[in-house]
Amino acid sequence: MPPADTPPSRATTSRSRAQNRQVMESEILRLGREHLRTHGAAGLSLRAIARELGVVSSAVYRYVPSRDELLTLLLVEGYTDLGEAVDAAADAAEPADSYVRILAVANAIRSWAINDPARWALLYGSPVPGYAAPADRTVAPGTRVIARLLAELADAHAAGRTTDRRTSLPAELSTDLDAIRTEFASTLPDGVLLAGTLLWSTVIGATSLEVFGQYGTDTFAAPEQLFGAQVDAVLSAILRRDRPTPDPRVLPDHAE
Amino acid sequence: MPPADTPPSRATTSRSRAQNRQVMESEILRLGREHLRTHGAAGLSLRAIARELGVVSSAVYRYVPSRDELLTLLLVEGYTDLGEAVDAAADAAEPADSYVRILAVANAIRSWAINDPARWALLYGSPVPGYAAPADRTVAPGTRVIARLLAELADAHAAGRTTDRRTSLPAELSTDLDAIRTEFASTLPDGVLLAGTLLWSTVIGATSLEVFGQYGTDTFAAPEQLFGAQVDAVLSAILRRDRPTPDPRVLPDHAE
DNA sequence: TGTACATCAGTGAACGCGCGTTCACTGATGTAC
DNA sequence: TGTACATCAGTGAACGCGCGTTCACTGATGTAC
Repeated sequence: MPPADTPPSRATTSRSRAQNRQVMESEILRLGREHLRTHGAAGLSLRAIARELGVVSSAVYRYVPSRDELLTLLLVEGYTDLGEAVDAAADAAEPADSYVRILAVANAIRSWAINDPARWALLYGSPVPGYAAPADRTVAPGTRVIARLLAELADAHAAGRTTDRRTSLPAELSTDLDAIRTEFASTLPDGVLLAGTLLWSTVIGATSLEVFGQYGTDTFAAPEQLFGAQVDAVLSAILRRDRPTPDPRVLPDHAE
Repeated sequence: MPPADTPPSRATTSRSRAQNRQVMESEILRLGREHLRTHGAAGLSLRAIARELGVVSSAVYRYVPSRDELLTLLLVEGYTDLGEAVDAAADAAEPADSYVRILAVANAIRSWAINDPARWALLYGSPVPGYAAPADRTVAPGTRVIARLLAELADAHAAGRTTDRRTSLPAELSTDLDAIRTEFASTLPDGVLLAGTLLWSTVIGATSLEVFGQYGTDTFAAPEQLFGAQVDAVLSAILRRDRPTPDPRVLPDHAE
């Protein structure tokens, strides 16, 4: 009912409440992230957050309707952050070189995960028992990274960089790939699309193995090189490298 | 102090206690597995197990010294079960065909994970906050599967089946691969060993993506085909298929 | 500019539930002689 | 074969802690006139 042109004189005081709200909400998210790090998603607790916020436990309900809702907010925020990191890395890479761009995407994913293992666990680790993410709010941000990856592959394909050996896949698999094409508005042929999913599996797997501690604490001195070499191995099977890049077999960390 | 030759007449009664112990211990593990499925590792609770066991909560302490210890038991049991499933699948496959054998290993891993997502999460998902697996008891069973994979690759290499294009890797990575060679008593050259780690990442990644629900509920009609095709794509880059197998590009599920 | 009212933030108590772990204990099972 | 003792399984109470969520409330901030 109140029109948008509220007098600016009042805006100062009026912002006080709205501003406080913003501060509180972002503080809750920040503490939520911190809590995730120390106690995991299953241990995320509104009471604990209230405590650290210096406020009585019921007060947080003014800002967040329930624990599960907070989990959803953190999930969406996580996907968005990761998506932004990936986009930034890709955008910063040499536009004409799909190979380098995709490597940059992969490295950005790994870097993000290593900087924030708890959130990586939330996004790509074991599901939280008893919590079901609301599809209508998490699917879009959750598919952003793979969407970007497929977009980069599409660019490469359009530029004639893909080695499109026509493999004939079983009909069932072809149909499933159609579902992906529809979901991501892609026109990539089976072979390239399959390679895209392979790349995706590899990146997720290699990252999770490292971040979740499967490599032991001192097995690898330079895990980013192992990661790079694995991604490179997959990439070199699908992308032709036209321009002569001097020994790009294993590239240093490109993320951020 | 009592000699091993205890009279068999007493053995019957003597077994009563020992037998009961065995029953209780395996019941606790069984309920633990069930609990894992419904509440996740973070929610594993001795009290809940006692309840389902029809016994007072302190009674389980006669069998299991602590919650963390139970977690360790479940972890070791899980690794062992998976290892046995993988070994069985590999042993059952055509001995002369490394390609098929390794595919069987990969499929066995996926099948095991799909049959028991909660345990897969325990083994390869997010680490349990506040719990540190005791290395001296978990490392050996935990490396059993990758060890078998490397052994199969070694067989393939010995049979001259590997396409060993000599790639020169950066020195640091080479050193890290040496650490793997030492740990698994392997003599595989850099290229093949790197391919082995790539295969490992891919299998773990593809399995986790599927089992942890990242594919959505109805995206894929035949996820085992996608999995098979991905593994096949990695494999075909390292293994030569000597004998003419009719279109083995994508093989049906070989596990169990 | 000033007053009356509505909105909102935060309080404190409560409900009803969960957990791991310890401890002194009873009564049954197993063992040594 | 029978008795005395040791071992063990399970009890029940307790300690001290955690959690999500609701509710009636006070007092401050913001709004309409």
